[in-house]
Amino acid sequence: MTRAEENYIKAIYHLGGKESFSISTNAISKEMKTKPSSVTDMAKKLAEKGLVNYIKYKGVCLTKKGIKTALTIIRKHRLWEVFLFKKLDFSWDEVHEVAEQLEHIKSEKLIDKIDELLDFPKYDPHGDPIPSKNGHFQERAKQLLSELPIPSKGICVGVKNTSSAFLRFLDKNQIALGDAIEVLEKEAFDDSLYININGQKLHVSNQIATNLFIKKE
Amino acid sequence: MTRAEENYIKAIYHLGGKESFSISTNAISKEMKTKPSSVTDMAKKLAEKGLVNYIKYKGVCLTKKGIKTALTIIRKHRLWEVFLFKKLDFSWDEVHEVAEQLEHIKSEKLIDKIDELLDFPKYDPHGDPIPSKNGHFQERAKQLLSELPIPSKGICVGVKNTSSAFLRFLDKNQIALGDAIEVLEKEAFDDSLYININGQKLHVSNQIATNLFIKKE
DNA sequence: ACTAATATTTAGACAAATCTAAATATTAGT
DNA sequence: ACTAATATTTAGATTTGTCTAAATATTAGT
Repeated sequence: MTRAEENYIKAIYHLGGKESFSISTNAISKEMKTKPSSVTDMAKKLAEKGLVNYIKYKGVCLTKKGIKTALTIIRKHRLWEVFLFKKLDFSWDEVHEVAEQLEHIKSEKLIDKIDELLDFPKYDPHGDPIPSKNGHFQERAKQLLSELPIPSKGICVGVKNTSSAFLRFLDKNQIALGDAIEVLEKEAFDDSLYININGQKLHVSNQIATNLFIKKE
Repeated sequence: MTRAEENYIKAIYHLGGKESFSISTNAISKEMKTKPSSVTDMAKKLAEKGLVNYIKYKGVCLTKKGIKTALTIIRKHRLWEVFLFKKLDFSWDEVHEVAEQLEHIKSEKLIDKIDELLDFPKYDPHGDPIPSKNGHFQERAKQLLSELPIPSKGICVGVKNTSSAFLRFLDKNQIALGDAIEVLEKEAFDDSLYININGQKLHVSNQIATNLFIKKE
């Protein structure tokens, strides 16, 4: 598989194109930052290889083989992220860009050894689950901070938004995955929240609260 | 720089194309396993980018900028080899292939952190020197086993031939870099050598002896 | 159900990196 | 110094992944 093919497969997966749900040419072109006509070409190519089902004007979805391929790439991406974060002291807003390159390295042994070196992590630095060698993973039970009942307690387990700006905001406020969090009160006017995190009181906007995943206690 | 460009630069460097010595189109095509006409095209392209000097029918040599580029790639290649060997238990005949891919990853921070993780190694698993961040390295004083006086003593410090067949032969006979070696006698008929390595007596062919680098004591 | 807006595909082009075959230059042997 | 052998370059083609512009299909609003 070429790098371009792998990137398309990943994009289709992230857009929800597992099973029979169809993803539009337009949606893929937006995700991939290419033109719709380029997507059409690639759709034909991937269909010929048995990685997607493609019906003219109806979009594409991944085949079983395509899903397996996507999970292999995602597994590599997330394991490399953990490696960069845990072993090389990259911050969680720096790992994605480099992992985008590393995920295309072709060596099964390499990624399995990295997995072992990291002691078989289940989640990446953003809280996303890492598929196992044979493509299994389970999404953690989690809710957005904004959707928690008031009052309630939980643990930070993930971020929805992985932009540098957001991740650095969390760093600055010493909010990290694994931290215990307590929702105290909601401000009716703007849906901002008064929370308690690591014993520290904070007032966070709704925009923050809709991008932080919490596992309820 | 594209991957193809990087590979050509590396090939020219390995063929000795530093400074004003010119490397022929043919030699490069052999090294790169491409046709001479492809090399001509690339030579023009690299010349335009200021990485090589190219004179029609006279071959190419690297410019200062080209040498710096080559050393950066070689640094990455060799550091990744050490990483695979030391941290992931790859054997020394497996590291090259994967490092060929990893050397093209674009992230200065990544390679500097790998360097640090490995505690700034000076040599790769085959005994070749690793250029520093600013392109400095020193070749170790070494001789081929076949060229040592008889008798003499030394330390294994490198291999000339890095083929799997040769490296596995060394593994099988428990010969590793760092081992003390003693040359006892040369067989006049076929230039094979009687040696003592790790207290173990061995009889090695001239073909072996011309591919093992020794640092004389 | 018809038309307008939107989405998708087709057709033809381009850049990168390669190739083959033909043309041209260099080199080596006498 | 001439010719034969070898090396190199040029010209034109191919593949991959992209693009633009035009053609066509689908969808949504009335």
